[in-house]
Amino acid sequence: MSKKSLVIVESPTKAKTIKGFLAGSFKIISSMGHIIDLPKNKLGVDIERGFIPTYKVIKGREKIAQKIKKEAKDASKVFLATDPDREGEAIAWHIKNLVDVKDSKKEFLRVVFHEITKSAIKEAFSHPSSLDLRKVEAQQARRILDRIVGYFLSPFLWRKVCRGLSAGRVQSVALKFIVDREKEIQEFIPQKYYLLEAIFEREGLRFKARLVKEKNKKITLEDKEKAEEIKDLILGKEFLVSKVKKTVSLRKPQPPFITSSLQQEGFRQFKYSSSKTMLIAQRLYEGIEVKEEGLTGLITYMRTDSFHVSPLAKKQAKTFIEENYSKDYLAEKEYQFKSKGIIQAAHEAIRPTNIERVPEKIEESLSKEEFSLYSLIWKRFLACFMKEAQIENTQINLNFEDYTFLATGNRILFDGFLKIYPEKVKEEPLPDLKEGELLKCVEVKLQEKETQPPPRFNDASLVRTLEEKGIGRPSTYASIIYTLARRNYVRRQKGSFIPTDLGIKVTELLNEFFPNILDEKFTAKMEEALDYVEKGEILWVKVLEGFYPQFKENIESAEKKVKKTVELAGRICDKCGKEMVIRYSKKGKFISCSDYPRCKNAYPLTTGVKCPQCKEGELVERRNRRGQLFYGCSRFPKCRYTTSKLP
DNA sequence: CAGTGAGCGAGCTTCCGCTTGACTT
Repeated sequence: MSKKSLVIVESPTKAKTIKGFLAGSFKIISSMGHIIDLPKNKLGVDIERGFIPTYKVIKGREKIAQKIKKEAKDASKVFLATDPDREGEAIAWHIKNLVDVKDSKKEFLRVVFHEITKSAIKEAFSHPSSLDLRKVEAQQARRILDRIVGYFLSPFLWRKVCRGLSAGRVQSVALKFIVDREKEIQEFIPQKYYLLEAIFEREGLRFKARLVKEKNKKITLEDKEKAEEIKDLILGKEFLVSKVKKTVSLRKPQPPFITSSLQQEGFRQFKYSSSKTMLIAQRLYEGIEVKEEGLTGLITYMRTDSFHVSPLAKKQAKTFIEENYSKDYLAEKEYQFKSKGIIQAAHEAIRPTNIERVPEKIEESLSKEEFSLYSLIWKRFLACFMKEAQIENTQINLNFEDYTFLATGNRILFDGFLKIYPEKVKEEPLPDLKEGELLKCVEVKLQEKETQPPPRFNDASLVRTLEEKGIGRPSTYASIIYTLARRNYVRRQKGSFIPTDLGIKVTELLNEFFPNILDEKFTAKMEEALDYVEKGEILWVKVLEGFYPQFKENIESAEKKVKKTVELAGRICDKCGKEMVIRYSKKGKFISCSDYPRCKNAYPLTTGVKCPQCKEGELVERRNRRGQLFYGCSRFPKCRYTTSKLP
């Protein structure tokens, strides 16, 4: 009786695909990610004895664990085909430990592939290797460090601020970005300046030039009187065309989508939140009922940080361009796209599984949102193999006395990839002028402007920043945002994140006592150390030994120095006569009697603005079911006045 | 776009990173 071979992968979709590629008797099971982890209800790390972890089957994963055990019993070979990254290696190792019952005959083989194509998988299975224990150890160090940081800092916050709060290597830094930005915005002092534009006409074409120089020196107009003076001076005067400069620039298409860029473009183009984009992408990946094709996976895996594309897909894209857009649109050679952050390259880039599946052809089978996102992915991918766009930039200098005005124009000479990918290029035509010509200024526009503070973070810019700094992973970007909102650290206003009082308080506290963890470089340094572990240059425990003593000291000193956060409310309790204080709850600040729990008197924190309707109560910050902020009268339900903006 | 909604602290909460579930109204 021939014994079967067992193959373990992470995702069920992958299992399905691989099945078609493997001949013979292979049983394929998907683990659905990690099945073993540290226990949830306690630290699970014996720090004193050298950071020894306690591993457990994750709650809710017992069935899968049992299934794997059972199937492995009857198998002589177990192929560990989890993802080719640190986490995948750890999953494989956990599974091996789970089924390894002193059965010396059972063979555990590690197979690694970076794309799910027939050739790649055949190749991987014909050259299996063994587990890379250094990778596993690097993952273990990462996991334990995150556990220690999270499970020490969170309880610290419970004791000092409010129960139920959380902190961690990733979320606390993300929150700090948002809090720091808010401070910058508050401290920003807008500067008034004036924009002076001269308008010219030539052969029916009107164009504008803005004042840039005075006596050949850069100038910004801050003085209104001077601006008016120049305005009056130049109107109707003859200007000299002193310089005409034309350059042609080539614009390259952007790399194919990875998780972070997909989330950014999803937000930019359709205003989808990170989680919404991921939800739609997941549906496209798992498969859609397509007419005449049945259940079809339309895109490759959507949680990835790699620009890698399988050779076959490349070839098909190139052929598609030649056949549908002519050879002129095909890039002469392949672009090399460089990754920005710390990458693990376990998967391909996000692309359509078959470029022949043109969005419009399958539109009927898709919802509106699925169609939008699929079209975007399809176009972005195809654009990667198309020629650069050629754009002619024109700069014209026009002089009158001491003043130099600059007109800029753009013209698309060849659209290239812009033919399909929606990237904005403003085309502004300028007339054909020659140096030495004279032109009359027919109109002058003077605009008062203000310098703008930096913008608040939104889904797109936060994910971009996290990725650039190597903080968080493709599978977690969306959940980081969700956590910050769920803890009431930030709220969303028209897509932008604003920190709450609670979020600011927590960040200030952590930043004072744990500056290294709140430092955006902390993760980068950790990753560097993990690299050394993977190369075998240091032991995994050293990473933790290098971190923990200082951390422990910080915790102890913070514990002593920080009292439970209370501020005086500046008012006396009308029930017991003691001082009232401002406390934090998960919902935000409120006024409480300092003698709690003996006196339970409490009031909402008012804004100090009288209710315009009843003139007795004051307005109070409230939130509706969706968590959006509004103001209501403190005498509710007697007075039902509400408003979304403070009068 | 209009309209939104309480009683907060204590009840044992929390990390990051993999991956998809489905106790029915």
